Amino acid sequence: MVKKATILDIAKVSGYSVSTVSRALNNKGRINASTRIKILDLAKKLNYIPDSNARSLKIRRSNMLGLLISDITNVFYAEMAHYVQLNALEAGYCVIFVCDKGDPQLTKKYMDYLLSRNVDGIIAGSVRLKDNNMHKLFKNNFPVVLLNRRTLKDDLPSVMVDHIEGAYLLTKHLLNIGHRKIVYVCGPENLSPSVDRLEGYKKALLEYKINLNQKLIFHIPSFQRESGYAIVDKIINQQSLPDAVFAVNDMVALGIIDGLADHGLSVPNDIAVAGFDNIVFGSMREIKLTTVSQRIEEAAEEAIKLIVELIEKPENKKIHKKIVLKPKIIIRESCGQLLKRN
Amino acid sequence: MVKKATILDIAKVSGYSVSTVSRALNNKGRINASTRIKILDLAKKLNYIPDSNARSLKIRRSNMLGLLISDITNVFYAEMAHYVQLNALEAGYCVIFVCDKGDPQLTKKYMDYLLSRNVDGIIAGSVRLKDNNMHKLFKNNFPVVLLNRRTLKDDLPSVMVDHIEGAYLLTKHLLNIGHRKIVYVCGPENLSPSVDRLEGYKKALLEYKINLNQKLIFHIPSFQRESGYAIVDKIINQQSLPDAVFAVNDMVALGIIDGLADHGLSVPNDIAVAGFDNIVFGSMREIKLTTVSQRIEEAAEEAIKLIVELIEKPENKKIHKKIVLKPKIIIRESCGQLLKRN
DNA sequence: TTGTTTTTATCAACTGGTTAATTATTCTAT
DNA sequence: ATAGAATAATTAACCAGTTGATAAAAACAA
Repeated sequence: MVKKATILDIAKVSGYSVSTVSRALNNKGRINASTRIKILDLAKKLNYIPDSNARSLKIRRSNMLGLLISDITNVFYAEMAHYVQLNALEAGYCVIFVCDKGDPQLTKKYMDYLLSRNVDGIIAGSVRLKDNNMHKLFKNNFPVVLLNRRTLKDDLPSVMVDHIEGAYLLTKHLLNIGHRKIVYVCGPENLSPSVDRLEGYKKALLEYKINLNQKLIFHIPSFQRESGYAIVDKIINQQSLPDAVFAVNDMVALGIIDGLADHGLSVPNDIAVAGFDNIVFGSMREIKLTTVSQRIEEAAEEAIKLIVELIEKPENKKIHKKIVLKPKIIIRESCGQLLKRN
Repeated sequence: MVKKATILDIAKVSGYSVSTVSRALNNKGRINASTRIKILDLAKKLNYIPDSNARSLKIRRSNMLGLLISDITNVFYAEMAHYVQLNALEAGYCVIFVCDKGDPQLTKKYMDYLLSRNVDGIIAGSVRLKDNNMHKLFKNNFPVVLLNRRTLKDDLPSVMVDHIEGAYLLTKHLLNIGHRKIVYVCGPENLSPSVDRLEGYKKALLEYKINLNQKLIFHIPSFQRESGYAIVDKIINQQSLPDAVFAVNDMVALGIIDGLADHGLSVPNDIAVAGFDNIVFGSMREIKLTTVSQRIEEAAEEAIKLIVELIEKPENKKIHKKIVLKPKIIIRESCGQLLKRN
């Protein structure tokens, strides 16, 4: 860095006015090619680094995005943050991420925080179904893109995998290979992934003409491993063991596998377990978790594209394009093989 | 958001001058308590959100920090980012993270990027031993704190666990419970964790009067799971199997466990495996990895404290306080128990 | 040479705050 | 009542850029 020069410095040294220097640097407006080159050279020589604060103040754009997620230590969100950040950088934006831990008060607090930081848009990966924070923003022409989760009134720009379809495909897979008594472990019910995946589960059962048994649906308070671990007691405390457990996500599935092991039950021999998200640890040999890929890399890319469009093309401010990605089920060994059980 | 009010708006509505409003909001300088309350109320009513660009421009401080890490999808760094972000927020700073993937060119690029974004300081968690980017910055009075890694010339403010001590304690534990032929899987040699942990390993062997066998030291090109998985072939391709493998970090250890399983070797019965970092997945029942905690939560807290001090107390600009945390070894089951083997 | 057009550069206002210097007001003490 | 001190509020400059309006310069035509 040594020492940063300002436009004023360049103006003084070169003899041109500040505005001419600005025009030269941005190559905007009428500028003589030769003076432009002179100024550009000088800028490099003096180590000119534009002051993004001043620039942002004037042009009313910070080139910063906010990323609202619930928990970066959850691998899935870490990956999300990673790809969001990467694509943002590519597009000339930097991202500030905040984790609200699913706490509505924190959501509000961090949302205001992001706004006070003058972000140009917010990518929200942690909305609740009844959340209307983002709606308020969007109504006021503030660029918002939902990533991976939706709200009840489904009228915001969003990018996500088809959760219903993913859960449907996965449940169908479980049914296909012979499982019948399938538990669904449902996450917090105020979050769309929980209910959408439940819907996919139901859809598959219906198709197989299996009556929905409410006793096979278990509820847990978070998407975390601990919740999965804790629910195992209740799952196995029935007349007969279920054939399979479809956990709302991979972290929970891992917790369940742990819990089952503590009860001397092995996966998939005693019971099958599947998850959702395709986090990297699911591929471990000791786990080999069957799951559904959210294709978060593509999702992040689309989300950035979308929000940049909202920011940079005000004429599109009101569109609420919905991008739905096809889920992909990843079959590993945690659910056993065809006819193994029956 | 509805609509943001500016200080000018508040001034107009309240009848006070802009500067009075500013004073009231910041509670700085002489302000009548009652007018202050009036203004604060009005500010809330009008939905005043300070414009950080304008503020930063004026006070020459962005209240933004850069966090340079190698890979956020590595759980350890995700946790680091999380706690850094949390503590930063607490201290009034927001953080922009960038991942350089260990590529020096990217490091430079992102460093410049952070500077052009006017960050007030950089927390560097991805320096290489011979890196001198950060030294250049620090010499120019730019606040820099190294986190978790050091450079060769050890003269920058830094916060990290005592890697040597951690590896020493862990290796001693392995020796204590009877392992003798202990492999060390060393990460990239241009990174301090690799060499420091090697040193701790050596120190413990020396104490136990065991000759250092270079053939037991294996080198891998990254800290990632894949590298651990790939090196297993070579590790087990010797006259006799080693008693234990001490992997440079947990991710690599997980890869090694996978690799061993692929060769029909079970942990810890056939071979013990230990790691370093104490990532959350190490605690899984299927893994139960013995490891060393880096106490990243505390480290992040200290790092923020330190950099904030550098930023806010210019008189301390030249100190290079080094904070060294005591490592804590986490004994689980991946290394077996006392005398199991001998 | 003078007038017109086109190109190039400058002026000055503006972005939304902060703050030193200054002025206005209130309070005390004589 | 009034000077002097203490407190409260205002003025105006400043941060580092951008940009519309305008002036200066160059190019061209009659």
